[in-house]
Amino acid sequence: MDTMNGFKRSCYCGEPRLTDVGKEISVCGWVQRSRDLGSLIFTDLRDRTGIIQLAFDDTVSDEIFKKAGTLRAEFVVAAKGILRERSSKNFDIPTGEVELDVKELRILAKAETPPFEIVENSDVNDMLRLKYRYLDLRRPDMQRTIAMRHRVAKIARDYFDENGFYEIETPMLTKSTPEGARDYLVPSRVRPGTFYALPQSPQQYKQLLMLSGFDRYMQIVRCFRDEDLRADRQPEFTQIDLEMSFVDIDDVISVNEGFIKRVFKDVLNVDVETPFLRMPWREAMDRFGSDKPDLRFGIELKDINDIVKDCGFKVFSGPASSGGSVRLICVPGGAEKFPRKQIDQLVEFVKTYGAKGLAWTRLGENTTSSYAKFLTEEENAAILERAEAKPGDLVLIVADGKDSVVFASLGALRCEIAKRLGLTRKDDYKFLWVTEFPMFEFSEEENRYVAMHHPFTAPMDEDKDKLESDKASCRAKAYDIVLNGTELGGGSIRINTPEMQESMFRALGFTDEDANARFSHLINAFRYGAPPHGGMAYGLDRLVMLMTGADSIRDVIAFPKVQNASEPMTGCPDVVDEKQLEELSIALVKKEQ
RNA sequence: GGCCGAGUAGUUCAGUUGGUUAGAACGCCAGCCUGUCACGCUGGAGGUCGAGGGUUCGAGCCCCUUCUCGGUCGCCA
Repeated sequence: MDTMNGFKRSCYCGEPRLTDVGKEISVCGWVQRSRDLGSLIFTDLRDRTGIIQLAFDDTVSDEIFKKAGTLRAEFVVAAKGILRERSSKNFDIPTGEVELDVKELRILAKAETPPFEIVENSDVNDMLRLKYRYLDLRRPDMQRTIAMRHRVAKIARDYFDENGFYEIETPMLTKSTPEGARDYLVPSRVRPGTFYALPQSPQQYKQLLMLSGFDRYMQIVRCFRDEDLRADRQPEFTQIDLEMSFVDIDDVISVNEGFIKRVFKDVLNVDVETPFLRMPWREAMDRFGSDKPDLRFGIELKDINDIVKDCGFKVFSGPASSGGSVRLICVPGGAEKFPRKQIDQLVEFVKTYGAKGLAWTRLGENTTSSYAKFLTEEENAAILERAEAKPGDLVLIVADGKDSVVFASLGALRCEIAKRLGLTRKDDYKFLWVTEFPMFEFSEEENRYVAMHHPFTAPMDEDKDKLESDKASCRAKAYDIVLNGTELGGGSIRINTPEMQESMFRALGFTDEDANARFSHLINAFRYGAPPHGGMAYGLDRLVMLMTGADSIRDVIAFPKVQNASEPMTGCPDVVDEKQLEELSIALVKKEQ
């Protein structure tokens, strides 16, 4: 095996061009493929920039030619030679007009045949890819994605630096807090029986940094939540986190619109129009059934409670007259595109969101309907008018005793239909700020109001007296940035007085003892002069996912976890030695079957 | 925890109503080949059909159990 001894790389494989012909060039990389034509061998050498063709013909020494014949896929090779013009060119790759006439060849490492080919757009099973992630990451598309992720992070640092933000690190070993997601816990050896929590976000630390006078903070920071995984959710993920002092909502929004504009321009060369549309939460729910609406298409929800509340069809009149709701969406041209069989699929689809069924009307020469026969002519006409339905359209109705079920099912249904109709182009970027979130939502499980955002979010100025008296209608100075139906990030203006913060904890049903035990550091700090402040956090992984068009968040994370939160490559989480547990004063409890 | 889907060669897949020795492509190995670039040609190796059990004269295929992965609902301040 050869070594680097004295060998200096002069350029990357993807760089040489026709204008470099005649120069002596040294490259290093992995063998992509070797084509042995007998007394002529071509070897494609790959690094992170691309591929260059090494040529071995009758002008090279017997020794080099023989060595070239032993090259196999993924061997690590260094080659020096003179760049020359190809006699037959390949215009499919940037270096396709040139090749390296090799004068020196070093085999730096051999490689076993990899379990899958290192090629672009591989359709290999995810589990296998992740088990051999270091090979998977060699693929050009993965290399591009990870490079783009670096670019996004770099631009975030540059942009916020230019706008006066300091990057400041906050602890990874921190305190478990109630509310919110399940924490990852880390046992303390020094204080047996106590635990750190890995941060779900640096929320409290960044607020304290504002109180300390740093004025503007940002951090690209790992966060942890011990909840089940999804295609866009990992247990450890990265936030672009920021906080600003002496600001209100508009200030935070405008600096962030500047960031999005910059990152899309610099990375994708896409011009994003600012300011973005803003929409109160209530409107987003009413029109789209979602607090993260996809605005690439219409198909908005319409409320028909008033039409059906006294009708003879109990499926509609029941929910409409007892606190639930009946709403519809109208799919233009949907009557033809959704035959009966597909509608049956849509019925099953909404059932996964808790809907009991899906009523429908297909308008056309032979109008068919699943519910029209139970209603009067006037009621049917009123529904179609509300839907603004035309011949050829498909009207879909969900009725339920719970508003949340109607919103969830129709909100998801409009997205599913848009997907099936091809209305969701990945390079069509529709940004939106959702504002005026409710402060609280009622938790059935805990039978109390919980913070919708987090307990440090300030109420809207006009609602601040409702904090304890009228929780249901109290709105927050919170805002989410939404792109194409995905929540890219969110933030709020924070509470900055001890009185307001204590009031908030009371509103959440904390006793003073609870609040003090958990948050005394924050409440105490607020006694010493906290500036008005607010901020934002983006999911970096989701941002990169949308910018690269990846279907899974795993594709934009170098070493992701799979659905059961394990990592196939290292096999973690794993059991540990009895001795390690002893040191931590931890005993395992055997679960009963 | 619930629901849906998937698991056959190294990889991606096909496999008819349950019926002979389970196939293809790519990859791999060997030989030939002077302009290839998805090189070509010839030959070859390679299988616990995820696992266990059952039905049957006979199971990749049917039934039960189970494991793994993916998607999703719940969950995710």
